[in-house]
Amino acid sequence: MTDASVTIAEVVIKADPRTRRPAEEREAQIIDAAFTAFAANGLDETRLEDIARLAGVAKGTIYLYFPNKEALFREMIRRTIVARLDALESAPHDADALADFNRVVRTFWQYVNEPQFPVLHRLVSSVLPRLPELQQFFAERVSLRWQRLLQGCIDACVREGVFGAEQSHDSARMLHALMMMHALMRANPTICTAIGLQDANAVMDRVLSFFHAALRPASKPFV
Amino acid sequence: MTDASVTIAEVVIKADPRTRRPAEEREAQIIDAAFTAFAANGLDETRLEDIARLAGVAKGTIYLYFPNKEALFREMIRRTIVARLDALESAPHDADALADFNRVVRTFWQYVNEPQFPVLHRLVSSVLPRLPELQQFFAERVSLRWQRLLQGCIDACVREGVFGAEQSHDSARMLHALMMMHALMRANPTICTAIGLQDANAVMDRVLSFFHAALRPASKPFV
DNA sequence: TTGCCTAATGACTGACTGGTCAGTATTGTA
DNA sequence: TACAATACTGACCAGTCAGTCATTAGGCAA
Repeated sequence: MTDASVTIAEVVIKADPRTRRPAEEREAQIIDAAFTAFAANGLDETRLEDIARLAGVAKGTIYLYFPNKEALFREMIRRTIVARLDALESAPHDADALADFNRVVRTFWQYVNEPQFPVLHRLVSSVLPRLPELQQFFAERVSLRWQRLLQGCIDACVREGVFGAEQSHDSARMLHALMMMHALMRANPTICTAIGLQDANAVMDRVLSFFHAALRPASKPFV
Repeated sequence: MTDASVTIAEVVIKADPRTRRPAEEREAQIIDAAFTAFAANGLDETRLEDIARLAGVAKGTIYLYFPNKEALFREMIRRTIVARLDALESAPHDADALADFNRVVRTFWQYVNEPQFPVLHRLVSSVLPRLPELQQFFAERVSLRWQRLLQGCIDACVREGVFGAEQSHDSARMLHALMMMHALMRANPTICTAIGLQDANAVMDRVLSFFHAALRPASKPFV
């Protein structure tokens, strides 16, 4: 196999390697380096040597914090996802149903448009047959969680008559699918040049506009 | 690293290995075996030994037909996609705009619901950073091609007044995203239990129903 | 039947890398 | 300052596997 590994921007941690650090700080260093390296080359094509160099530690040090490469990978995925989600969880609920819906939609859109998301998505889906428990985690913490959240807001809107009831049973999954795919398209301009080049807000507007059209009550014509 | 390779159903080609075959037949044997093996274990975790055994040839034989593992992978992806698409291309156009739209939608749905599709999708996306030209091929031959095809039918429906014009500019991409995601969900029941267990036609109906709701002309209420 | 051609084979090689561990440097403590 | 505890290092080992090539044997022409 030829060497086709993608060269990663080498931001080697410069701190004196021999200096002791708190365990958490070292772990975070390694996790960050692992994200960068795995993102560039995937699980199998990433050498532990590379991660070590990026983290500014020796290879052996990694084994003081993680039992093996696969465990490091799993932990990197888990923490990166959790960190992203936690960062978004703060905004308070809104009493107005439509405003609350908009808040959740915006938050989800922000989540899937962070640069980490498409990387995580690709990494997770590429190792699904090997790490099914990771898929489980991803499904629970991301897909299903957001779908439930969206469904709740949509139901509230239906109760208030903002959305028509005809399509509401499937609508959360539809909106979820639309936003996810559009975010992935934006991250992969090759797949869809039309979307890849556009501003995130503009894309969001078009998705939402389509969604509102589908859920507009039968009586009210779409404006 | 522990051995976490997925065991693949071993349907070893039984023909006398020493018997000479036409070059094309041998190539096809190897491509088929490669699909099975790569589908089960991905590019890196698949051993050329495994492919050779599945194909009923020796490892060295593979190198008579393909220069290296990566080239075999690329060629396997390319041929499998082309074969699927060619098989679907036969149905004739329909004069009625809505009927033609339905034909194209059904064909695309059939394509993404064949068992090969999610496998190809996963394999391609997992090696994107390494094989960008493969992404290009996938985008051209699959994503953009279908989106253009769908857009054409939708435009015709708009001209005939079957669909309202308000959402039509983005609608092909929306429908494409919805069908693709739903097909992938069906293939990955963990991600979405609600869809994973359902009949393909039932899922298609729900997606189409949502799509029609979004595109219903403002004057006609949704039924 | 003989003998050539070459498809096919599979043992072998050499590079690579995940994981180990004996040794070293640093820090805290008495 | 001496010592203990331990974070850290990196050379090393053992296993793996892509790719090679000397050898084997099937097919075919004469």
